[in-house]
Amino acid sequence: MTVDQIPITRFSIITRITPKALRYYDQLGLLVPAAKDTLTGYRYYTADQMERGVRVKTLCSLGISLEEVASYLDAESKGDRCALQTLREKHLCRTRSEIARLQRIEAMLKQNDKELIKMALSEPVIKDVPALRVVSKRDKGSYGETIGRLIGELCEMLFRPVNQKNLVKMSGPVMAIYHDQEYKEKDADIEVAIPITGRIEVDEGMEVKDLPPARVLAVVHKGSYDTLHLTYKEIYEYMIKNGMEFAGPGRELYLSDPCKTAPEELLTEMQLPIKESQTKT
Amino acid sequence: MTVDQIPITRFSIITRITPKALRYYDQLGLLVPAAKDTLTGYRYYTADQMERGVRVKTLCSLGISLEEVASYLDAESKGDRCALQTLREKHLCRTRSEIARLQRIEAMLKQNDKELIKMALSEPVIKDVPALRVVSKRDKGSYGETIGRLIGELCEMLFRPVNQKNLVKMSGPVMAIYHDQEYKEKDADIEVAIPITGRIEVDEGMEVKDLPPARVLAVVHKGSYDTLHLTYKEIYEYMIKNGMEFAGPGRELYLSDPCKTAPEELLTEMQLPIKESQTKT
DNA sequence: TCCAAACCTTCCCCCGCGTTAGACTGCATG
DNA sequence: CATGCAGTCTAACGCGGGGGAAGGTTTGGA
Repeated sequence: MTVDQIPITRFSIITRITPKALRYYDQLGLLVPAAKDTLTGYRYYTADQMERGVRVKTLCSLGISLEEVASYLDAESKGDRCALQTLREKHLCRTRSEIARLQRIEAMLKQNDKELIKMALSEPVIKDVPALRVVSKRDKGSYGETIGRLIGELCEMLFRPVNQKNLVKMSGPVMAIYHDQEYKEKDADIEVAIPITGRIEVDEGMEVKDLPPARVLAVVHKGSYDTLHLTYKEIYEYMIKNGMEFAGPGRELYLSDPCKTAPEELLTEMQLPIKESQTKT
Repeated sequence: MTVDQIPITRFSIITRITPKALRYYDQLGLLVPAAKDTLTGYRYYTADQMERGVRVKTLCSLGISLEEVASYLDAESKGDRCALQTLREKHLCRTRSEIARLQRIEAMLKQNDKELIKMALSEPVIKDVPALRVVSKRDKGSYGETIGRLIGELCEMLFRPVNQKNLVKMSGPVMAIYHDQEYKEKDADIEVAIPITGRIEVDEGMEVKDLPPARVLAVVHKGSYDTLHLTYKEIYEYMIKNGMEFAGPGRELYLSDPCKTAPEELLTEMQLPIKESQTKT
């Protein structure tokens, strides 16, 4: 065995990467064998490549995508400490949020063990919401991420010195308005609106406007945002049973602060516009 | 809108399941619309199906596979509490082990933040291991799971009254022998062997035999099993540099008890048989 | 009557390979 | 020298859980 002519199965044993994975990495350009017999197509690795091999394996087993592994190793070879730091932090962040998600699931499963999930909710009521002066921003993206981002952007703007000086204040809970005609998960068309008072200076992409008054069917959901769909079903069931009809995009009002409240105590009001013809109870 | 003629987009809004997913569930037979217009192919759902819809959504968002969701709902409709319990526990177990895995990753990422992973290991040494009388069981499967299972089976057998009475004792650490000629992850051919003394009665599939003596290149790895491949690279690198050659399946000796030892303190000895011709240092 | 919205099916795409299938090479043995 | 078999190759399809686009039909409202 020549030192620099390591065939694929041997290299697979050394690095503990399967031959199939090695071929795949070759194809991706992530770990290309030092030599490739042009006649037979046989791959030959060198002792030097073992280092890169184990690095790939290590990073992969941390759950980093191959694409990011490539850029990580790239940064490493360039000695770009800053990029390395960024990539590590990004992945640490992802890992943590995934842990948090799974822990929420674990909690639900344990609770579920005793009894099926129960969420307290008020009975649906019909009410007329008045016109509201709001500042809003509308964007497309995935549900949770987009709402969080838009809220962040709006709040940042509200608390700027220029707006604070003008006595701009939030006059109601943050709300999200869903503009899609169907339910989407990835590319949802979402508007986040915050009721305000005062003269405000806004950024591009934001808008100050009056939300029109509307007759809505409203219900308050208590519990994690992960269980909102349970209440959606209840409210629509109620709507159908009582022969009402949709009349526009639905809103969610976030009555609690998710940073300060335990998930199972979070309050969210859901408002679905219905046709005016419906009698008010 | 008839109560029992809910078209797909409306049903998607009610249940918060995308139309695409609803069609997919229809195809799978998981959530089949109550009516399907034979002419147009339009799907129509009923109010009754909203319940099943939200159950599917809830279970999915807990990370349960669609196949299991189907059997869960099946058991639910049959009132089979036992099966429900089993499925919930299975998923809780999976979720917990996934959390544990991610937490290990988190710990490594944090540690990695200060300095690259360091694992203490002894210098590779050549030694002659004597013949060993062992009880062993060989099976195929994925790496970690198979070893754990085989160890469990062997230990259970060792601690049976009949064997305890015969003064059967473990005379060395548990070891795993890798029989594959290449590195595999899923269908690896693994033998777990425990050195013993005493007259033993074994189950079918287990074997009492003498492992032949061998000259091996050995190294002790300190750290989590997740980082074993780093040391494998080191030992093979040493082997190649010193012109040695493989001569048989490698062994791992588990010197610490993973239940009692912190992952970063675990000791594992790796032994790779080399050709006898190699001089002993 | 016409147009837009709603709905359908079918096909390709994602990741990180595993899994055949079919063909070739290289080495040891009879 | 033929044979066998271990090692290697490429190419194509599959998984899960749908997303996205293309291209066609139907429906409902003005």
